[in-house]
Amino acid sequence: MEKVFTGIRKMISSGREGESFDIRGWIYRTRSSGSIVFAVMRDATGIVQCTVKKSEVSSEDFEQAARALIETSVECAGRLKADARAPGGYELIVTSFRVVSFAEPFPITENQSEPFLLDNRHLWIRSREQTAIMKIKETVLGGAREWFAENGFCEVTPPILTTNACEGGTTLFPLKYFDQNAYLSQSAQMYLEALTFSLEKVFAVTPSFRAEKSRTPRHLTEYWHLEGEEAWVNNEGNMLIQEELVSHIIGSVLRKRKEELALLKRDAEGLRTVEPPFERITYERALSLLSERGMNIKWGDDFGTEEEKVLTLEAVKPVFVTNFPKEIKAFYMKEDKSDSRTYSCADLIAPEGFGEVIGGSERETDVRKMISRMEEQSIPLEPYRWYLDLRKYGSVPHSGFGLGVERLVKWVCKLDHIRDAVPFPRTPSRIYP
RNA sequence: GGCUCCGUAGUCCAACGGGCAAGAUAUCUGGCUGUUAACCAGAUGAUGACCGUUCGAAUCGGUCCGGAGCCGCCA
Repeated sequence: MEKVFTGIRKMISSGREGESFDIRGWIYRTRSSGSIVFAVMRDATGIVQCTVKKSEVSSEDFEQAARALIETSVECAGRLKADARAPGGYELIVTSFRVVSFAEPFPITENQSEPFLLDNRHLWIRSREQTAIMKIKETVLGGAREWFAENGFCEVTPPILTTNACEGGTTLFPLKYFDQNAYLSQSAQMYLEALTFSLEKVFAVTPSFRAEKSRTPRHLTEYWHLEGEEAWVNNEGNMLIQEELVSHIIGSVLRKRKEELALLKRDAEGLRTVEPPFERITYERALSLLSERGMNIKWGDDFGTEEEKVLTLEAVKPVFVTNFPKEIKAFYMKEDKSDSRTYSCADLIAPEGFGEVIGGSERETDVRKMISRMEEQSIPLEPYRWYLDLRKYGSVPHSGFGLGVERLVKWVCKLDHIRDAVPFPRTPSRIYP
């Protein structure tokens, strides 16, 4: 008969003292003392101390347990026993200890530098912290998909290989596409716009690439982009969607990932207040708030890290900043009806200094306005011919936004650096492992 | 793109107004029947590369390579 293995968490929460269990996993910590070996075992669900006594197992099993280093993979059997001395309150008194594969000395030990850990990222991701972050990220993505599904959005699959040199061609990764020049996508927005003309409300989760040499705690060269696009929705409706979506995601994490948040020492109190509506302030109002606080910033300047930090100093929820001056935003945005110096757009800034998480706007529908802006900024029309076409065949008001998944995870987990929000971070100086 | 800093055992670090490269941890050996990232004793193991200054360079200077932090750009 096939052996049935029990997950460690399930075994412990069963509380069935005296019962025999088979578990399998990896050695997380090990200590030995002559004729007793304590091997703390880890699997995908939890950890438990396995106590291997010389008197309880065969001499061969004992010798293997004594020899096994951290990260050795093991299948073992034993009786569950409550013991205050064991971490977690329970231990397994081992009756059989079978090594699946011995581990060489594990390079990751107590005192480690960031560069070394990043060089060994393929091993570092086994840590409990990294595992907790990945579980939370899974819930962020799952929560988003759940909300989109409940609200009539259709998930679509835009291309990653493109020829559009979006705004600022210098930030794209170029590649050879047979005999043509192509790029890795920086945003699926334009393709999503094309899809709204049939599906009306769409979203996509795709990798996005930025070839900027940005060395900051909130930039990756490859990141996951969650983008939504909605027909018949103006900028205000766009913000309603964003605040509901973000609140739903946070709610899912608070509901399903209490243990992981606790393991990361993330105080969840601030997250609990995240419910619609989020505060909305115009760029102009933000300018005067900043100058009241002694910051020297004038119309047409974009907000930097420091400005975003100051703007959300007292906020507990994310804040929308609307109506940015046209000169600092993209050509495809729609001019604001009440303030023609600005676009109908909004950036969502996370509190506690975590910075911009979403950029969104209502899109321009007037093809002539769009073309004249492109000419002013010397953006070539030819690559965008198909995009301009969208305005010629029954254009409708529409809006959309892009959310940086890792930026959201960074805020939710209160991480120091965005690279921990992704298992294998790509930054200007790292593409290995 | 701009500014700043750092490369010493597998790893984390000390020594740097030039003179025997110290410690911690990991690993190995021995000891220990209840450890809590166990403890005790011993062992193995290192100055990023090249050039220069000097009687003598981890230490001073130059070039290169690698990495980190801050700002800009953004999600």
